[in-house]
Amino acid sequence: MDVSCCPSLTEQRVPAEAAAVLAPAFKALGDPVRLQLMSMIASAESGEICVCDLTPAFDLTGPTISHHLRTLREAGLVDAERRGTWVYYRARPALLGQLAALLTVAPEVNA
Amino acid sequence: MDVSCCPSLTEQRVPAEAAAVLAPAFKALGDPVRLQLMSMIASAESGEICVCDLTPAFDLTGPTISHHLRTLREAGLVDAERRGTWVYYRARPALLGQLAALLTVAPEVNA
DNA sequence: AGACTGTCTTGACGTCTGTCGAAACAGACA
DNA sequence: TGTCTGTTTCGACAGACGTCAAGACAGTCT
Repeated sequence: MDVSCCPSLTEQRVPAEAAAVLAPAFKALGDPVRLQLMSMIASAESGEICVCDLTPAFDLTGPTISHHLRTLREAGLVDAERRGTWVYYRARPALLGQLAALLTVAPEVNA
Repeated sequence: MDVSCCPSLTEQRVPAEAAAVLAPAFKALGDPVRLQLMSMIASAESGEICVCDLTPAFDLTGPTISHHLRTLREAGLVDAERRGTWVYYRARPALLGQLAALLTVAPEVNA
């Protein structure tokens, strides 16, 4: 399912099918906790981060963090992998880049 | 309130205050109808578009479209202005650009 | 094997969201 | 001034969402 990846929001109307695919990703980012989780995962130096490093960063219970992580996972924004005792999360740059491209205000279009 | 505007998600963790400001904007974009509305507004040739052109593009009642437009307005993504009989909506590129910057996957960082 | 730790799933609860119909408001035209 | 069209607000309803406590599952260590 390859939604049109490149044109910016400001260039042409987003087709309904693309909107249906992309909107859930924006929605997943639409919670302050998930936005921070996403950035913690995406900015992890080793490319991945342990849930055990994520959970204590918030005043929320483990299950709640787990729930948010699942939302991010289902939106296609992150990937999870269990390795021994801990579960590691990694960002999926592709979709992130697609969202960014969509939002990018035409770089050279005020000409 | 000027949230840190430039660093990407992938560069450093989004601070809680920034997340609190930015997440509502993502949330506003997190509905297929609003995403399409946003793109129709942002891609309007004259820079603005009449509600009367927006409403018939969806299988939804006027009040529902109005509700979504209000959400976009309250998120700071669009501006409305009444001129005579019709109301015109215009995009606010600043916030859009901020969101794009946040999402942009480090352009030259695979070096 | 048994106990322990870390993570996820389930079930529940109150709140928010998307939608509509009906009504209110703003401006134009006769 | 009165009526008509376009837009928003109000009230209501079903469904989704964020959160937690309790329980289930996975893996490790003794």
